[in-house]
Amino acid sequence: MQSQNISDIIEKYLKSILADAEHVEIRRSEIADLFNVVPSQINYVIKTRFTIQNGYLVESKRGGGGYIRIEKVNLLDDADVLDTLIQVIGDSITQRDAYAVVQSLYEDDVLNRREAQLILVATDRNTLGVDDHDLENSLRARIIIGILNHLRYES
Amino acid sequence: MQSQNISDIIEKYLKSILADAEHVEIRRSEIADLFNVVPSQINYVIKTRFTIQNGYLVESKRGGGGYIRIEKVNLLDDADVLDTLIQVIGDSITQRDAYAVVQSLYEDDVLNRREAQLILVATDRNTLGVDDHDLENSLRARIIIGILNHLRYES
DNA sequence: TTATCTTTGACTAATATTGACTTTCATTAT
DNA sequence: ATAATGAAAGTCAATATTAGTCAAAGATAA
Repeated sequence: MQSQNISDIIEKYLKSILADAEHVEIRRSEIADLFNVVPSQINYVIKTRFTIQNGYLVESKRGGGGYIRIEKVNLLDDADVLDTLIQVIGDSITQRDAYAVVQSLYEDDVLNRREAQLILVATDRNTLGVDDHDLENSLRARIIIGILNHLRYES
Repeated sequence: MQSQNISDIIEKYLKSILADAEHVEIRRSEIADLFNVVPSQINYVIKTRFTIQNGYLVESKRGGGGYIRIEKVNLLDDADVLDTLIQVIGDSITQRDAYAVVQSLYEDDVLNRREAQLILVATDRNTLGVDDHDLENSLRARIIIGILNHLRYES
């Protein structure tokens, strides 16, 4: 029933490969052909679903023998990951990116499911309910950063 | 069995599906077509009949392959206690009163220490960082109410 | 009558898809 | 070496495809 759009399907395909392997290396046009989409759609999928907030590193090369390589990274190997995340968030973050950040923290066992849900609810667009978009995104950033700082202090 | 307006019929239709399934996932325009109403009527039905107070969670996505998903959730025993708190909070709450609310939830074992801390951080004056006091208090109210509503059911 | 609930549709917002154009890189030709 | 060529990937804006909001108009109930 779900995943009726091709971007989701391509996302799942790539993630299914990453479930068994350290990284995935593709030729953009091949994947585009495989799913019958235009090549730039692969960029769209990567840009919206394989961000650093999601815990993925992407590198690529153009020209003959070019490729796109996606790697799943463990954000929390480093002691100062929280700092890194705080930097990435900056003073503004969209709901989508916030979801990715919280999801990553959950996957890396920094937060349990309940805590992750609480944070998502607290920073949800509808919860905050402000019409000014910039304000909404900056509030969300402050809340998440506040919590990250608290987690660091705690541990 | 009185007044069978279309909203009631759509409500029954969706609930009949939910009687056999964990959730329903619809395409708004399809349901609208099926019952010969404008699409926004589906929003009206959902907003008036599938609220969290009634034990329904709604999530949706726009764009290609978009959907509306309605899930029936299990309301917990604490639900009415939380309802009362929600009523009391209304649309504005000071940091001091918020502290009292969270404290009592902690004492009643609705929240553990860590969760309570998270909520206090998220609603702290300095975290929110808005000059306008009324805005600050109403944001705090929305965040806490959002969380209380979330605590009313189990995922 | 008056208040509340329902229906409608114009407008808005979010997300996805597409394609024209650009940039980068390796290889081949001069 | 250097230039020309072709084979990749990248960018961006236009368009398409959904769902959301809101307020006015209409219907129903108190």
